[in-house]
Amino acid sequence: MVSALNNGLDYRQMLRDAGLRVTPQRASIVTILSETDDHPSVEDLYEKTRTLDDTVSVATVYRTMSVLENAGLVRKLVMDDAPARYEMMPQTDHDHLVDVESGDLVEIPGTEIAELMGRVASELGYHIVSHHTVIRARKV
Amino acid sequence: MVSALNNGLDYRQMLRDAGLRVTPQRASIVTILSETDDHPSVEDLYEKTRTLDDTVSVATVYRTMSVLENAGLVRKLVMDDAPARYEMMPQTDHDHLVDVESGDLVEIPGTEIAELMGRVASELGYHIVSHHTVIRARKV
DNA sequence: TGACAAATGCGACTAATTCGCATTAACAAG
DNA sequence: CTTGTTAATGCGAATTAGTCGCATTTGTCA
Repeated sequence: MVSALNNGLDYRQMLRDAGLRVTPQRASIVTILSETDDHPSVEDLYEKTRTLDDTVSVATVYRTMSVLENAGLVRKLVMDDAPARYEMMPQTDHDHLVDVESGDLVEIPGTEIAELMGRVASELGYHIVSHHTVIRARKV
Repeated sequence: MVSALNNGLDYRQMLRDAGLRVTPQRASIVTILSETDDHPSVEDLYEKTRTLDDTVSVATVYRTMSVLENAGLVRKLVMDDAPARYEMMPQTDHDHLVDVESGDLVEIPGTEIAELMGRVASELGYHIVSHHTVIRARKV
């Protein structure tokens, strides 16, 4: 899922390009987040990152996610009734659906939804900064 | 904005129809929520309701919102970084947009977004239980 | 009217996230 | 390299939205 080129060095470069200081903690956190296929919470990230670098603290994971979100490198998924989850900003845009039975988070491929929102928002004289969509659904 | 018929008695009936006990607290809370044009948080509701009935507690406002949401009478709007807000379940469906400058919550009329989501979800073998969309946007 | 389940107020509690502060370390300039 | 500046870190305390336990009250329905 992750290209062989996306190793630690690339993430370091990615941080630098965004004008962020490259600390070992940030590099570890980003590495873990990039290697993960699901959408981890801060707690998930914290635990996995500790296996790689036991100097990171939860506070730093929170701060790093916040910083990366502002830099547009990471997307935060706000859940209805559970801690937020994160993903690397996807190249292929998509939305998310929560399976109410299992709690699974399913990706909805395609950009239709975002496009429609953009269109509709511009009709009201706005342009979208970000959108937070939670679709709760059940298998048919 | 609120029809003259929607007085306290109607709300009492609405609760009864939903199979819920009609307590004075619930009647007061629903009255306040119905008379409000904006989208109040629990804190807002609590304060306004106290002016009408000083026996209500915050806990009851939380519990009432939860009960009414499950009954499909109220819609909860989950915010990114602020307490949840509520509205009476609208007869004319719409989504919401938060002006990131002012914090204002703007209603987006129309059902296009919900329809698209339903279509897209069914392609994945799901049917939507509920969806909350909050678009964060900036005036052009 | 009485019985019983459900709802309430209160305050204690939980869980997610943020913050203050002293310390450390990244980076740019020399 | 060294160094000065400034941002980032760890820690634990603080904050905040929301929930819970429990004793008491109160709708509802027979």
